[in-house]
Amino acid sequence: MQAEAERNLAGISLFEGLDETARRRLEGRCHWRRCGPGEMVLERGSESQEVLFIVQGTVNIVNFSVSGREVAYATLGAGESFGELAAIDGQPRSASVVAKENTLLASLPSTEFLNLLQEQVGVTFKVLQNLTSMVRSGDIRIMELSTVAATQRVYAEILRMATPDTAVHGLWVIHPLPPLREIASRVSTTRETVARALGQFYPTGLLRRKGRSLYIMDRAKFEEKLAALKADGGGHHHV
Amino acid sequence: MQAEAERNLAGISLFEGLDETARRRLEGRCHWRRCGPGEMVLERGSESQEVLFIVQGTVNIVNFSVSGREVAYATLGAGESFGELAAIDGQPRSASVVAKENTLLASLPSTEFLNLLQEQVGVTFKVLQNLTSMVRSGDIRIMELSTVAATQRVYAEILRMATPDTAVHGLWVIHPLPPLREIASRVSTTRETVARALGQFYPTGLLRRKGRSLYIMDRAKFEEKLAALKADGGGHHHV
DNA sequence: GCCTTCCTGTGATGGCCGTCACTTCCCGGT
DNA sequence: ACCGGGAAGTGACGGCCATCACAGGAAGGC
Repeated sequence: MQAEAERNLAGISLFEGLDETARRRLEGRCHWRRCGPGEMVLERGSESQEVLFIVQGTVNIVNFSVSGREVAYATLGAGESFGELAAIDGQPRSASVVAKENTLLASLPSTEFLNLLQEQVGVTFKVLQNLTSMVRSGDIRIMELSTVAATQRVYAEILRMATPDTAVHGLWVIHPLPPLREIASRVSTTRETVARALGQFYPTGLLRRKGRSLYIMDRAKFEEKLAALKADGGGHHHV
Repeated sequence: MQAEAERNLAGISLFEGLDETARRRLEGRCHWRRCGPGEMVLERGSESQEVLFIVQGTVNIVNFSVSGREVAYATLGAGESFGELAAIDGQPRSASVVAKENTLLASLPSTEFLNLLQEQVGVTFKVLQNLTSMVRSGDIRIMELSTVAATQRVYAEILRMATPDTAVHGLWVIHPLPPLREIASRVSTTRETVARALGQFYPTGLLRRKGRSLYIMDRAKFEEKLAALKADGGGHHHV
């Protein structure tokens, strides 16, 4: 049995506006579930409709093609929720969810979730905002897939993943750097293409790898170089 | 000046559950606007936040890449709404909207829209469902772009556009068939690729074109053939 | 320590399809 | 009927990148 202290929804951002008693009540309605790394939490196409909350840990929202290729939609961490789609429209799950680490989940039956929406406008509004941001990021991704070449998508993702170093100006870091296969699945390409894209930059010194860290030595120069590359590659001359 | 009779929101699906008086009140808060074919209703990146309702006509939700390539997200007709994203999160418009035909629009300021959401749970729930279905179709599109080759995407789109003939079993029709460029922009490829994809099927007699109509003579056989094609193309042997 | 397993880098190959370039077709206007 | 503009079909060409293959590296278990 888990320690009772862990089983609370205080950290879930959807419930930020709720008072103590309402939250306690919800905690009572949840089922609790622990998942190990690599374990599948939810499977695309299944008929369940609960909404899930990540109390602790991280999960990946993904999908697999018939040929086994993996497409990643998002990575969610503690405090975030998923599974609202099925609860709202009653359709089968649109994607699969896989735990990345040891993860503690709370799951709320869809009926309870829908009741909550009726009673708590604040929660409803948060849900609206979450859905909105999903639509927006999906649209951006579609745009990228439609108009940006694979190699460039890799660079774009690298920039999205990086966080600025607190000390050195212009230095950005990705840590820990996930396996290249994971980056590949986020921008819909292959591990090899990601490796080649990064490899192309190591000689310039603008990109440097040390263990599980990737350093962008000077973000401004890096982006500059990217623009130059794009200009070369984009121009299609016919002799 | 427009005939007053046209200026009503009775046909807007978002407002189906509203009583007469509430609807009338909204009609008073709306601005009305008429757009001709090809006219831009909303531009990506602009800061406006009204929500728009299509009283009459059709619009395309699209985006343009720097190189001028057009990516279509959806086509909306009378009774449907758009522009909720900006109203909900206050961010700039995520896409542009272009009128396809002569179109009559009602636009409601975001503050009025947000008030409405507070007061009318029914409307809120409809919005939730709309957003949900946007997320779902976006996810499907991402999956298709990531794992399905351009030619196959064309066939998939053809099947989605077709409606069954009432008389002949197995006969499906697309009418009116839009310009191939438009189909291309929906599946993120080029006019030429669409033409070639269709052209490949004309000799077999399974696909037939007459003026602005495209006939799928036998949908079952057509899908069968598709599966066969896919199997051939997908297998990559290295001898 | 050693062995297993996963991750990484890189070469070779070939197919898909985006781009250009033209011709032909269709349709609406006058 | 004529003309003009957009749409459709089709050939040629070549770049990008997915796929296969294999070698070296890092990490963890016992």
